[in-house]
Amino acid sequence: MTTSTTLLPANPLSPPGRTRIMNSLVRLLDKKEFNSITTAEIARDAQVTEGLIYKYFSTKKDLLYLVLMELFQQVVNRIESEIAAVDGSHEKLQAFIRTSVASYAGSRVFSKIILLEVRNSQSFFTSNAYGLVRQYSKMIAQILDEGIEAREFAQDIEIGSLREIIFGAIEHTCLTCIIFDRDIDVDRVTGQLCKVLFRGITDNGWAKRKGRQP
Amino acid sequence: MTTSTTLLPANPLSPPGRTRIMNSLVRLLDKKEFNSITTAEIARDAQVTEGLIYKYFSTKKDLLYLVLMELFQQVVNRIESEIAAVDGSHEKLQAFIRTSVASYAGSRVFSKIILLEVRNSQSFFTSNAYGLVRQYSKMIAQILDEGIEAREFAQDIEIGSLREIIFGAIEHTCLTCIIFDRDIDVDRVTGQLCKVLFRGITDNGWAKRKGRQP
DNA sequence: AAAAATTAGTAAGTAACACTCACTCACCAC
DNA sequence: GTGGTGAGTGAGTGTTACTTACTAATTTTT
Repeated sequence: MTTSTTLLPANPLSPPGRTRIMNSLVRLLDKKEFNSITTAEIARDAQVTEGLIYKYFSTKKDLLYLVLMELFQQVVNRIESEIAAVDGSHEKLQAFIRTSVASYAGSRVFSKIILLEVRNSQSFFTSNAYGLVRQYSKMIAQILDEGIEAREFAQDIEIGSLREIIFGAIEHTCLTCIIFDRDIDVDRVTGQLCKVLFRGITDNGWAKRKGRQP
Repeated sequence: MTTSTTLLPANPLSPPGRTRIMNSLVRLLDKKEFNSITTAEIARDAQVTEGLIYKYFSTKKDLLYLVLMELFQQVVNRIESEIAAVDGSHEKLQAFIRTSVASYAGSRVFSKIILLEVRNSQSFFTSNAYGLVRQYSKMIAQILDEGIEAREFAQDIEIGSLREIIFGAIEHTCLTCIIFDRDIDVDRVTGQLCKVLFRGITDNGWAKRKGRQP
């Protein structure tokens, strides 16, 4: 279906057992839900004992958060460079959306973790991994800020609300594909989303008749 | 913060022990995450033995799904009557959004279950509870269909994509409030969302200069 | 009205789970 | 060779979701 499971980037500072544990969780997450993966299963796959998992990770969840961080860091880096490469707020917003959608499309495991597995725990929001979410969130806030400043975007829209709308639209679209194991068509999704966001859904003829949109 | 925990609607056909079990889960969900609630805890709160839980519910998750169904049914009924009460596709869509947001705002437990606790399990999507999600989903599909048919909404937007965008925007906005225990301002959220959806975010002056919007 | 079946609920389990702890072994410095 | 350190082991432990065999009361059947 989607791309074959990408392993985590190699890290020579991490002991071999630790690396194998993290990669095993990635492999297993591709097949099943986090809660139904047991520590025994991870240990078996990584060819270590269960005890070693707890040498490197304080809890099973902590292991999950650290895996997420590795994957998320790549995503954040990629988005940062993509939005730096274009000019104009509309273009930057489109680049942000396209790269986000492409990241979800490119890593099923990343998508599953961030969209499905971490939100229901309060502990996530105090973990280091959540720092990356805030970084990600700030990028779009800045795009919107500048767009309103430059009069590209309407003045009467709250940045906070808009950010939630955009994230929600991106995430929910990708989530549906992840859950039902459908491929994500990056161009189509990005196109539809930008169309709605930039122009709204009201038909132009109707708007003129009703005088709703000058 | 939000409204005090609403219990499930009384059901005289349900044995007292069964009713107490479901209400206990609702009470406990208001305070903590589903995964950290134990069956022993539920039984203690409901003043029954653990065994009785498994007389009425096949698994702990199954209990959760049945609680969700009771709450969701009320939501679906409410939305159905609200959108029937107005005319015009813009108005119906606005009513749909407002009532959805109000439902999330009105029941923290309902919001937590549907936005955080059930999505990560494949079993949810084969449960009866998911039938209500499909019913909910069909309501908006119909509004969009009719709106495009009536030329109130633009012709070049895919209903499937648009539905994901709208759901995502509603859910993500409410999710953030639920997670950070903030109140949901139904009017403000609805207003912002409809503004963006109906008109888009592009500033009118800029659109004219660029000729992007006739 | 006795017998049979159904319903509401109990009590004592069990396998599997996340997690702990005391330990070994190999390597390196001095 | 002694002491220290980091990688890894393996046999625990308390809890957890879930099971099973049972009772006691009410309702249904005959």
